[in-house]
Formats: sequence, structure tokens, C-alpha cells
Amino acid sequence: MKRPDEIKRRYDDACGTAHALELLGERWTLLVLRELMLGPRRFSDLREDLPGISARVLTQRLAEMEAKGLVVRYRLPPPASVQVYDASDWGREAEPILQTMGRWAARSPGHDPSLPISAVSVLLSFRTMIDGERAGERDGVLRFVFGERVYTGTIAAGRFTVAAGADAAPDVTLAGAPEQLVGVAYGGAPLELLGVEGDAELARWFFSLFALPEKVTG
Amino acid sequence: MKRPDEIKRRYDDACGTAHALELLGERWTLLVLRELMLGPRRFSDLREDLPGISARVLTQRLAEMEAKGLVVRYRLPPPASVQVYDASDWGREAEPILQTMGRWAARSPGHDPSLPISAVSVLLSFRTMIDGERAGERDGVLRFVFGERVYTGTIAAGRFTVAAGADAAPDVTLAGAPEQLVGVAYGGAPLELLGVEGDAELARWFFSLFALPEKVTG
DNA sequence: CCGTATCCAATAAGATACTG
DNA sequence: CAGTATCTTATTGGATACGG
Repeated sequence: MKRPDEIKRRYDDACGTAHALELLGERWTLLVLRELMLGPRRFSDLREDLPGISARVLTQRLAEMEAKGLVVRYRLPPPASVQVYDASDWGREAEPILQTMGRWAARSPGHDPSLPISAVSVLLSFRTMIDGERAGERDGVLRFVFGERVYTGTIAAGRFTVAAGADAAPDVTLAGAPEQLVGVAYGGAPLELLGVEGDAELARWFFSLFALPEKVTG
Repeated sequence: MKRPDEIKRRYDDACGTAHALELLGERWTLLVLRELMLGPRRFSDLREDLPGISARVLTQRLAEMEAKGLVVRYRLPPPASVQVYDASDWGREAEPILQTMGRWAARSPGHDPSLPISAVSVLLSFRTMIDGERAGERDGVLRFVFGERVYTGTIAAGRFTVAAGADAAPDVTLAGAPEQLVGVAYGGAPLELLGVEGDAELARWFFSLFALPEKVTG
């Protein structure tokens, strides 16, 4: 007597938080959305950057998220012709949720920044954790290179934005693993850990804009 | 080869969002925390205001949340001498997460404000959804009465705060079910739906500070 | 290889009955 | 009232197999 599509676990609760949990609260959902925040990815990209997710669960989550309007699925134009998943406009509006959670969790005594991390996570964390006051000191364009993937970050008028691709001409190009970027930005590791081309002084200043907040008194 | 206490489902991910999900992401956890945001509650209070939660799951969640430092458990002084649960200071710091989720979900086409809602949820939603600009127009103290339970809301310097208890002398006292409060604040229902004692004009102004945002174009 | 489907063992959640 | 105990159902994750 099972009707897997009809019986869904709901919270019968008008509270907005409860409704958000119905849309985003299943295991992996928010992390899948995170990976799509900076542009389309393929199924296997997602598997790589979500360590531990099984193909079965990823398939399910993507289908549910598409049905809920959080995710869109389409095929890239030829010659690529591969299927990709992307966040919908509405899905992207959930970024403040990721940020608020990230900011809160950074103060947790149990937070371990030495675990593996994805490229998208690091770049989003920059958007979350940047010192907005000091970011206004100067402008600049930074290119982040993770193997084949390239993102462009822009600081202008005190705001940091980041997008996939190598659109703008960068002042400085930074290459390295996401974990190394974390080390330099939050862990006080030397800039030399990364491949740096261009305005190293800008890079140094950029990384000085980040610091993990103090932990709550455990 | 099972070690039920050691093998926990984790996300091996340094991303702050992932860590927040490990602390708050299990089913019911965030809603239990919500119910504790305005002060201590007993086990059966929580069961009443979380429709559908089973005693088993509530017991589990409270124990996990206590172990993680989100919740504290203590016994009220005599003559009450009953055991209650409350959010820890750090747990209370998660309120921005509830707010961000609530604000996002309010725009969802699937959000149904006619479902049952708890007293705490409504009061927290006021804190989330109040029109900050217009709240500065005047000050006031509102008492909210839900049967036996009483909360006091204060508007001062454009900010709305709310706390359990009947501490301050109110300008107006509002009595009714949480659902009725939702109807008046967000659904355009008449103030007369509530029991009103005192400055009804203040109440009218207060409820004019709320409006659900427009839905995303589905 | 890319994406999905199928099978299975281990957990988690839900319902209900029960106890100090 | 404040939980436990027990049983049933659902979801998860891992392995594997399949079709393009």
C-alpha cells in the first residue's frame, strides 16, 4: 500500500520557516542548490563536489527541485550538447539563506575548516564573509582558476560579486585548490601557496578582508 | 558491524552551510528551536505546537540539540518544579536563519498561510516581516494573550521586540488564536476578530505594518 | 563516460501502546 | 505529564547494472 509520490512528509504549519523547510529541508537539497548558485553544472560535476552523495539521491533531489521550481534543466547548445542543471531565478534568491547559515555556523566550535570544500563554496563564502567596510577601500578584478574552471570576482563600490567565466580582464589571477584558497583567506597561509599572476598586492589586500569570527564560548 | 552512535550521516564539507545543516538540518530541529525562541517550554507544549511530531522524535531531537549546545534543559524553581527546555544563547543566535527562510518562503507560490500556526511563529513573524521604515512612526506596547500564555511586544525607535510574560503595562491587549492574528495582520481581516482592550487605534496602526510580499512569478 | 534505474542493507521517522 | 518501547513504513546510501 505504498504510494511514494503521494505520501510526502509535510509540516502542517503556516510558518514561513516550515514552508521553506518543505522546499529546501531535505538532506542535500541546500548543498545541491549551493553548487548551482554560480551557474550551470553537469550531473557528474555535482557528484564530484558533493562528496558522499549517491547517484540515486542526486537524481531524486534534482527531479524534486526541478518540480518545485528551484532548478532548471536544459541542454547546452551544440557542439557541447550536454545536459546541465542550473538554479532558477527563485532558487538564486535563496542565497541569503546559505549566507545566514554560513555566518552562524562559522562561530560553531564544531566547525572544521580543514575538511574538503568545493570551488563554489569558497567563492560564495567570500561573498558572505567579506569585510564590507574595508572592501570599499579599492576596486579590482580577480580571476580564480580551479583546473579547468574559471571564475571572475569583482570588487566595486565596496561590493564583491562573482560569476563563472573569464569575462573581465583581471588585475590578478589566482590558481589553486579550493582548500588552499581557504587556507590563505581564513587560515593565515601565505599567498605563495597559490599560483599568482598579476597584481599580487591586490591579492594580498583582498585576502586581508576575511577572518573567521570568534567561536561561541563552548 | 554497526556502531549506531559513531556512524552518523555527515557532509564532509568545510562549507559553513554544510556545518549548519549538520547542526540544524535534521527534520523538526529548526521548528523545535523556533518554539523555544521566546522562552522555555515544556515537552507537552512543544508537542502541541508542533503538529505531527511524535514523542519519540521530539525526545530524540531535544537530546541531540542539548548535546550540540543549542538547547538547555532545566527545572523551574518550586513550586512549579517542572522540567522545561529553552534555547541556549547560541541557539537564539540562529534566529536570523529562521527569518531569512521565512522571508524567502513567503514569496513561494506554494505557501499556504491558512494552515495552523503556533503563537511563537506568529510573534516571530512580526519581528521578521514588520515594515521597518513605518515602524518608526510611533512607539507602543502590545500585549498578546493566547489563552493562558501572554507575550509582550514593544515598538520603540522603529524596532519591534517581543518576549514572554506580561512585564510592561500595555497600551493595548489583543486576545485570540494565532490563526486569527495572522488573518488580521496579513489577510486583511478586521481587527474585531480579536479581543481588543485599550488603544485600538494603536492596534490598527500596528497591523498596517505587515503585508505578505508578492509571490514569485510561477 | 553520462545519466538513470534497480536491488539491498542500514537508518530515520511515524503510530500506537505503555509506564513511573 | 514526560517520556519509553515496540512495530511499521520511508528514506538513505552503496553497489551494480543498463542504455545512449
